[in-house]
Amino acid sequence: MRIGETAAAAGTTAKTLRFYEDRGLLPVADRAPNGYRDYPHETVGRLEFIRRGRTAGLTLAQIGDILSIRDIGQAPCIHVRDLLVKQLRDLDAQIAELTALRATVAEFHDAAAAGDPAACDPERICSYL
Amino acid sequence: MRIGETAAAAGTTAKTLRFYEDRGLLPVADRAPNGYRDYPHETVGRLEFIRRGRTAGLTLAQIGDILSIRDIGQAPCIHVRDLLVKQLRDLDAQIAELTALRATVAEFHDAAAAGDPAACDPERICSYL
DNA sequence: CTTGACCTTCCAGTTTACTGGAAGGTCAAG
DNA sequence: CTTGACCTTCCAGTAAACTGGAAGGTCAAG
Repeated sequence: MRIGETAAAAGTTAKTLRFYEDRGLLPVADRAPNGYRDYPHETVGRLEFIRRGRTAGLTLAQIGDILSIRDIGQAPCIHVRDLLVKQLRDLDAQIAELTALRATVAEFHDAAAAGDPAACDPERICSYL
Repeated sequence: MRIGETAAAAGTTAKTLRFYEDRGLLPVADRAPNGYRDYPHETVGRLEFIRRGRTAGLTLAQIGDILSIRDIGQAPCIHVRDLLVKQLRDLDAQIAELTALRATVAEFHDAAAAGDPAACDPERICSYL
Protein backbone atom coordinates (compact mmCIF):
# COMPACT_ATOMS: atom_id res chain seq x y z
CA MET A 1 0.00 0.00 0.00
CA ARG A 2 1.21 3.47 -0.78
CA ILE A 3 1.32 6.18 1.85
CA GLY A 4 -1.76 8.13 0.79
CA GLU A 5 -3.88 5.01 0.56
CA THR A 6 -2.74 3.80 3.99
CA ALA A 7 -3.34 7.19 5.53
CA ALA A 8 -6.83 7.47 4.03
CA ALA A 9 -7.72 3.97 5.25
CA ALA A 10 -6.80 5.01 8.79
CA GLY A 11 -8.46 8.39 8.52
CA THR A 12 -5.29 10.44 8.63
CA THR A 13 -2.82 12.06 6.21
CA ALA A 14 0.40 11.07 4.44
CA LYS A 15 2.15 13.90 6.26
CA THR A 16 1.20 12.39 9.58
CA LEU A 17 2.56 8.95 8.60
CA ARG A 18 5.96 10.45 7.70
CA PHE A 19 5.89 12.34 10.97
CA TYR A 20 5.12 9.16 12.93
CA GLU A 21 7.90 7.29 11.14
CA ASP A 22 10.26 10.09 12.12
CA ARG A 23 9.13 9.81 15.76
CA GLY A 24 9.51 6.03 15.78
CA LEU A 25 5.80 5.22 16.12
CA LEU A 26 5.84 3.54 12.73
CA PRO A 27 8.72 1.28 11.71
CA VAL A 28 10.79 2.65 8.82
CA ALA A 29 8.74 1.67 5.78
CA ASP A 30 9.95 -0.56 2.95
CA ARG A 31 10.44 1.23 -0.34
CA ALA A 32 9.17 0.31 -3.79
CA PRO A 33 11.81 0.47 -6.59
CA ASN A 34 10.68 4.03 -7.34
CA GLY A 35 11.39 5.15 -3.77
CA TYR A 36 7.77 5.28 -2.64
CA ARG A 37 7.02 3.95 0.84
CA ASP A 38 5.22 0.60 0.81
CA TYR A 39 3.09 -0.27 3.83
CA PRO A 40 1.73 -3.66 4.89
CA HIS A 41 -1.98 -3.69 5.59
CA GLU A 42 -1.55 -4.00 9.35
CA THR A 43 -0.19 -0.46 9.44
CA VAL A 44 -3.82 0.68 9.26
CA GLY A 45 -4.54 -1.09 12.56
CA ARG A 46 -1.43 0.42 14.10
CA LEU A 47 -2.52 3.89 13.03
CA GLU A 48 -5.96 3.29 14.51
CA PHE A 49 -4.32 2.25 17.76
CA ILE A 50 -2.31 5.47 17.77
CA ARG A 51 -5.43 7.50 17.06
CA ARG A 52 -7.32 5.82 19.90
CA GLY A 53 -4.46 6.55 22.26
CA ARG A 54 -4.39 10.19 21.16
CA THR A 55 -8.17 10.50 21.56
CA ALA A 56 -7.77 9.15 25.07
CA GLY A 57 -5.25 11.88 25.79
CA LEU A 58 -2.01 9.88 25.73
CA THR A 59 1.09 11.56 24.34
CA LEU A 60 2.88 10.13 21.31
CA ALA A 61 5.74 9.22 23.64
CA GLN A 62 3.43 7.12 25.82
CA ILE A 63 1.85 5.45 22.81
CA GLY A 64 5.31 4.79 21.42
CA ASP A 65 6.32 3.06 24.64
CA ILE A 66 3.28 0.80 24.49
CA LEU A 67 3.85 0.01 20.82
CA SER A 68 7.50 -0.81 21.30
CA ILE A 69 6.52 -3.30 23.97
CA ARG A 70 3.91 -4.80 21.66
CA ASP A 71 6.48 -5.00 18.88
CA ILE A 72 8.86 -7.21 20.80
CA GLY A 73 5.95 -9.60 21.41
CA GLN A 74 6.47 -11.98 24.29
CA ALA A 75 8.59 -9.82 26.58
CA PRO A 76 9.50 -11.47 29.87
CA CYS A 77 11.79 -8.60 30.79
CA ILE A 78 10.95 -7.23 34.20
CA HIS A 79 11.55 -3.64 33.10
CA VAL A 80 8.97 -4.01 30.36
CA ARG A 81 6.47 -5.38 32.83
CA ASP A 82 7.13 -2.53 35.23
CA LEU A 83 6.52 -0.05 32.45
CA LEU A 84 3.22 -1.70 31.60
CA VAL A 85 2.18 -1.65 35.24
CA LYS A 86 2.97 2.06 35.32
CA GLN A 87 0.93 2.61 32.16
CA LEU A 88 -2.00 0.82 33.76
CA ARG A 89 -1.75 2.93 36.89
CA ASP A 90 -1.57 6.12 34.79
CA LEU A 91 -4.61 5.06 32.79
CA ASP A 92 -6.55 4.25 35.96
CA ALA A 93 -5.71 7.66 37.43
CA GLN A 94 -6.75 9.40 34.23
CA ILE A 95 -10.03 7.49 34.09
CA ALA A 96 -10.74 8.34 37.74
CA GLU A 97 -10.02 12.03 37.08
CA LEU A 98 -12.35 12.08 34.10
CA THR A 99 -15.07 10.27 35.98
CA ALA A 100 -14.93 12.80 38.82
CA LEU A 101 -15.05 15.64 36.30
CA ARG A 102 -18.05 14.06 34.62
CA ALA A 103 -19.87 14.02 37.95
CA THR A 104 -19.16 17.72 38.47
CA VAL A 105 -20.35 18.63 34.98
CA ALA A 106 -23.47 16.51 35.54
CA GLU A 107 -24.20 18.62 38.63
CA PHE A 108 -23.94 21.83 36.58
CA HIS A 109 -26.26 20.29 34.07
CA ASP A 110 -28.84 19.29 36.65
CA ALA A 111 -28.74 22.80 38.11
CA ALA A 112 -29.18 24.33 34.65
CA ALA A 113 -32.00 21.90 33.85
CA ALA A 114 -33.85 23.14 36.92
CA GLY A 115 -34.22 26.58 35.30
CA ASP A 116 -36.98 27.48 32.87
CA PRO A 117 -35.84 27.11 29.22
CA ALA A 118 -38.64 29.49 28.16
CA ALA A 119 -36.65 32.29 29.77
CA CYS A 120 -34.27 32.09 26.82
CA ASP A 121 -35.52 33.44 23.51
CA PRO A 122 -34.84 30.64 20.97
CA GLU A 123 -34.36 33.23 18.20
CA ARG A 124 -31.37 34.81 19.84
CA ILE A 125 -27.95 33.36 20.37
CA CYS A 126 -27.40 32.78 24.05
CA SER A 127 -25.97 35.98 25.45
CA TYR A 128 -23.94 34.12 28.01
CA LEU A 129 -21.64 32.25 25.67
CA MET B 1 -4.62 36.83 48.93
CA ARG B 2 -1.70 37.81 46.77
CA ILE B 3 -0.93 36.01 43.55
CA GLY B 4 1.99 33.89 44.76
CA GLU B 5 0.15 32.75 47.85
CA THR B 6 -2.94 31.82 45.84
CA ALA B 7 -0.86 29.99 43.25
CA ALA B 8 1.04 28.05 45.91
CA ALA B 9 -2.20 27.06 47.66
CA ALA B 10 -3.46 25.60 44.40
CA GLY B 11 -0.14 23.99 43.51
CA THR B 12 0.62 26.21 40.54
CA THR B 13 2.58 29.40 39.77
CA ALA B 14 1.90 33.13 39.67
CA LYS B 15 2.78 33.07 35.96
CA THR B 16 0.02 30.59 35.32
CA LEU B 17 -2.58 32.70 37.15
CA ARG B 18 -1.75 35.75 35.01
CA PHE B 19 -1.95 33.54 31.95
CA TYR B 20 -5.37 32.21 33.01
CA GLU B 21 -6.64 35.72 33.66
CA ASP B 22 -5.50 36.66 30.18
CA ARG B 23 -7.37 33.69 28.73
CA GLY B 24 -10.53 34.46 30.66
CA LEU B 25 -10.42 31.40 32.93
CA LEU B 26 -9.99 33.61 35.95
CA PRO B 27 -12.01 36.83 36.32
CA VAL B 28 -9.88 39.97 36.19
CA ALA B 29 -8.55 40.24 39.73
CA ASP B 30 -9.15 43.14 42.07
CA ARG B 31 -6.08 45.23 42.78
CA ALA B 32 -4.67 46.35 46.11
CA PRO B 33 -3.73 50.08 46.28
CA ASN B 34 -0.18 49.15 45.32
CA GLY B 35 -1.33 47.49 42.12
CA TYR B 36 -0.91 43.91 43.31
CA ARG B 37 -3.65 41.45 42.35
CA ASP B 38 -5.88 40.47 45.28
CA TYR B 39 -7.63 37.12 45.08
CA PRO B 40 -10.59 35.86 47.11
CA HIS B 41 -10.06 32.47 48.72
CA GLU B 42 -12.42 30.66 46.34
CA THR B 43 -9.94 31.22 43.53
CA VAL B 44 -7.99 28.28 44.95
CA GLY B 45 -10.98 26.00 44.32
CA ARG B 46 -11.37 27.39 40.83
CA LEU B 47 -7.71 26.68 40.10
CA GLU B 48 -8.10 23.15 41.40
CA PHE B 49 -11.05 22.70 39.10
CA ILE B 50 -8.99 23.89 36.15
CA ARG B 51 -6.18 21.54 37.10
CA ARG B 52 -8.55 18.58 37.33
CA GLY B 53 -9.90 19.39 33.92
CA ARG B 54 -6.39 19.67 32.46
CA THR B 55 -5.35 16.40 34.07
CA ALA B 56 -8.37 14.79 32.48
CA GLY B 57 -7.27 16.04 29.10
CA LEU B 58 -9.71 18.90 28.58
CA THR B 59 -8.46 22.00 26.80
CA LEU B 60 -8.47 25.38 28.52
CA ALA B 61 -11.19 26.44 26.08
CA GLN B 62 -13.43 23.57 27.18
CA ILE B 63 -12.77 24.27 30.85
CA GLY B 64 -13.48 27.94 30.19
CA ASP B 65 -16.85 27.04 28.69
CA ILE B 66 -17.78 24.98 31.74
CA LEU B 67 -16.62 27.70 34.12
CA SER B 68 -18.52 30.44 32.33
CA ILE B 69 -21.66 28.34 32.69
CA ARG B 70 -20.95 27.85 36.36
CA ASP B 71 -20.30 31.59 36.76
CA ILE B 72 -23.74 32.62 35.57
CA GLY B 73 -25.19 30.34 38.21
CA GLN B 74 -28.68 29.15 37.57
CA ALA B 75 -28.67 29.15 33.77
CA PRO B 76 -31.99 28.16 32.24
CA CYS B 77 -30.78 29.04 28.73
CA ILE B 78 -31.27 26.16 26.35
CA HIS B 79 -27.95 26.81 24.63
CA VAL B 80 -26.11 26.47 27.91
CA ARG B 81 -27.86 23.20 28.60
CA ASP B 82 -27.04 21.91 25.14
CA LEU B 83 -23.40 22.74 25.72
CA LEU B 84 -23.39 20.87 29.01
CA VAL B 85 -25.03 17.88 27.36
CA LYS B 86 -22.33 17.94 24.71
CA GLN B 87 -19.62 18.14 27.39
CA LEU B 88 -21.14 15.11 29.10
CA ARG B 89 -21.22 13.16 25.84
CA ASP B 90 -17.60 14.12 25.11
CA LEU B 91 -16.52 13.06 28.60
CA ASP B 92 -18.36 9.74 28.24
CA ALA B 93 -16.68 9.08 24.90
CA GLN B 94 -13.27 9.91 26.35
CA ILE B 95 -13.82 7.66 29.34
CA ALA B 96 -14.92 4.82 27.04
CA GLU B 97 -11.84 5.30 24.85
CA LEU B 98 -9.52 5.24 27.84
CA THR B 99 -11.23 2.19 29.31
CA ALA B 100 -10.83 0.27 26.05
CA LEU B 101 -7.20 1.31 25.89
CA ARG B 102 -6.69 0.14 29.45
CA ALA B 103 -8.03 -3.28 28.49
CA THR B 104 -5.58 -3.48 25.58
CA VAL B 105 -2.64 -2.50 27.75
CA ALA B 106 -3.77 -5.06 30.35
CA GLU B 107 -3.58 -7.72 27.62
CA PHE B 108 -0.01 -6.72 26.79
CA HIS B 109 0.77 -6.91 30.45
CA ASP B 110 -0.72 -10.37 30.86
CA ALA B 111 1.22 -11.58 27.84
CA ALA B 112 4.43 -10.12 29.24
CA ALA B 113 3.73 -11.62 32.66
CA ALA B 114 3.52 -15.06 31.01
CA GLY B 115 7.22 -14.81 30.12
CA ASP B 116 10.01 -15.80 32.47
CA PRO B 117 11.42 -12.77 34.30
CA ALA B 118 14.64 -14.69 34.91
CA ALA B 119 15.38 -14.38 31.19
CA CYS B 120 16.26 -10.76 31.85
CA ASP B 121 19.53 -10.09 33.61
CA PRO B 122 18.62 -7.71 36.46
CA GLU B 123 22.09 -6.13 36.26
CA ARG B 124 21.58 -4.87 32.76
CA ILE B 125 19.28 -2.14 31.54
CA CYS B 126 16.50 -3.70 29.51
CA SER B 127 17.78 -3.84 25.95
CA TYR B 128 14.34 -3.34 24.50
CA LEU B 129 13.61 0.11 25.87
C1' DC C 1 18.33 53.16 53.79
C1' DT C 2 19.47 49.07 51.69
C1' DT C 3 18.60 44.17 50.95
C1' DG C 4 15.52 40.57 49.51
C1' DA C 5 11.28 38.79 48.49
C1' DC C 6 7.55 39.95 46.60
C1' DC C 7 4.85 42.14 42.75
C1' DT C 8 4.09 44.59 37.82
C1' DT C 9 4.15 44.43 32.37
C1' DC C 10 5.86 42.81 28.13
C1' DC C 11 7.97 39.92 25.03
C1' DA C 12 10.35 35.89 23.64
C1' DG C 13 11.19 30.79 23.91
C1' DT C 14 9.65 25.71 24.64
C1' DT C 15 7.17 21.42 23.84
C1' DT C 16 3.83 18.59 21.43
C1' DA C 17 1.69 17.26 17.40
C1' DC C 18 1.06 18.32 13.52
C1' DT C 19 0.44 21.25 8.86
C1' DG C 20 1.85 23.91 4.76
C1' DG C 21 4.71 24.81 1.06
C1' DA C 22 8.67 24.67 -2.02
C1' DA C 23 11.22 21.99 -5.37
C1' DG C 24 11.40 18.09 -7.67
C1' DG C 25 10.76 12.75 -9.13
C1' DT C 26 7.19 8.90 -10.99
C1' DC C 27 3.75 7.12 -13.74
C1' DA C 28 -0.89 5.80 -15.85
C1' DA C 29 -4.09 8.05 -19.05
C1' DG C 30 -5.45 10.88 -23.00
C1' DC D 1 4.56 13.57 -24.66
C1' DT D 2 2.22 16.25 -21.60
C1' DT D 3 -1.11 16.64 -17.82
C1' DG D 4 -2.45 15.45 -13.23
C1' DA D 5 -2.25 12.86 -9.29
C1' DC D 6 0.64 10.75 -6.83
C1' DC D 7 5.18 10.47 -4.33
C1' DT D 8 10.02 12.35 -2.33
C1' DT D 9 12.84 15.54 1.07
C1' DC D 10 13.44 19.54 3.73
C1' DC D 11 12.32 23.43 6.17
C1' DA D 12 9.15 26.68 8.14
C1' DG D 13 4.85 27.80 10.53
C1' DT D 14 0.83 26.98 13.79
C1' DA D 15 -1.91 26.22 18.11
C1' DA D 16 -2.02 25.14 22.94
C1' DA D 17 -0.33 25.83 27.37
C1' DC D 18 2.80 27.33 29.53
C1' DT D 19 7.78 29.15 31.01
C1' DG D 20 11.70 32.31 31.32
C1' DG D 21 13.70 36.67 31.48
C1' DA D 22 14.25 41.66 31.34
C1' DA D 23 13.23 46.01 33.54
C1' DG D 24 11.23 48.06 37.09
C1' DG D 25 7.83 49.12 41.36
C1' DT D 26 6.61 47.87 46.65
C1' DC D 27 7.51 46.94 51.22
C1' DA D 28 8.73 44.66 55.78
C1' DA D 29 13.02 43.67 58.21
C1' DG D 30 17.71 44.53 59.73
